[in-house]
Amino acid sequence: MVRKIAERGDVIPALAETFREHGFAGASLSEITKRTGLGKGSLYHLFPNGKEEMAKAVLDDVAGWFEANVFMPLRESEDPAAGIDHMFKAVVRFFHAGRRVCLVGTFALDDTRDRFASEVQSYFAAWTRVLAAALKRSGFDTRTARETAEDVVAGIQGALVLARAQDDPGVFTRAMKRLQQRTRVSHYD
Amino acid sequence: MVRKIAERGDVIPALAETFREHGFAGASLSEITKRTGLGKGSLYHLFPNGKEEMAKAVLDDVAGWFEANVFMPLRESEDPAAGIDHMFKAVVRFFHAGRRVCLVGTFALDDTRDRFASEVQSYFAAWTRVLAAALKRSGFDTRTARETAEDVVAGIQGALVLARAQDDPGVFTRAMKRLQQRTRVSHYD
DNA sequence: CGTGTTGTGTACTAATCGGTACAGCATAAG
DNA sequence: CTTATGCTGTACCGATTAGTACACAACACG
Repeated sequence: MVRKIAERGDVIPALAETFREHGFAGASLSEITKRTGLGKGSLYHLFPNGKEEMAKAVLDDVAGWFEANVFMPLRESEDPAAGIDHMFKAVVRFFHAGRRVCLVGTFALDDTRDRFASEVQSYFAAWTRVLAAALKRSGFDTRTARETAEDVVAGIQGALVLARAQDDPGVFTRAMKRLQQRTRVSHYD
Repeated sequence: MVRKIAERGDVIPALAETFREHGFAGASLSEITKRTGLGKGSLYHLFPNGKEEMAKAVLDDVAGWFEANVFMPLRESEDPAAGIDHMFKAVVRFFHAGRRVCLVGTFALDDTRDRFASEVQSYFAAWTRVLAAALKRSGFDTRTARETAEDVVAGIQGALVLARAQDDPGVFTRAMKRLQQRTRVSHYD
């Protein structure tokens, strides 16, 4: 292992975008070669198990990004409210202010979910769990924290669906503002 | 035109379920023949333009169902709050309490949207518009009504994503209860 | 009881699918 | 320079894709 022209990490962004736009089934190898600029030889060298392994690598990458940029700040920020605000900023950035779709969400909706059940499951489970904990630390009671966390994560996913359906990213950014508002403890509780 | 063994309307439910589970690209003709029990000959007799026409027919059917069971009650119910409650009941029924996915939502997320852009667009546009009007009639100011309508429709879509991702329909039914609560005018406004 | 019309299954096409095999090239080590 | 290793493009594979063509079957009508 001496020379490394293409690393897995180099192609994962292109892979992710391809899966996002076409879904798992719709992302054909010819489309993937076009988007990555790599021939089948290179692709199967980097991912011996083909599309399945490519998708797993992308899901891993997404999970890693959220761990570092969303979950960790939520867990470790001294001021939980600051961690939550950080989450919203990161999410807006990640989804390109509503112009990008959630890969895990697209996998979840059709039969692709069954192929990557544990990855899809744990992505949302981790997100709601960590967010609920932060909300609780910021003053919500356990039940409200859990409910709000579920509402926020679902709201984000739904806003992405709506924004893309309407072809209007503004739908997403507006929804994010309102969801963020709901994560602040009310003065009248 | 004398004999009618199979009508379009007879096969649309099976078609809809196939598209829901596999998406547009993933719903192969062999899968469709299996689910509908009809051979290719019959399918192309009923839908001369193939898959595209099948999907259009299904989208039409969904739009019709929502018009009759959701939009019309929202518009014409004397008590707007009753119309809204009726909507939530109808939606829970339509999505099988979270065990069924939104066909339009799945189309919206990948490149299938471009094929059916106007149908996808108008489905959500009509829903939010009619719901916002009902909310306004029930006492919300214009701005809050529009925002709440967007939140509710997005919340429903997101809850469907989450419920399927977690393989837990309860996520959906719980979210629906909370969304319904938010459509009641607060006593403290 | 023929005779049309109307559905329907099946055989077929060309294209594309995911995946494999392999020849050849570029580079690092000796 | 020679050799070995590892990366990459390309030709190929069987399977499957959407769609077409057509022969046959089922019933309505005369």
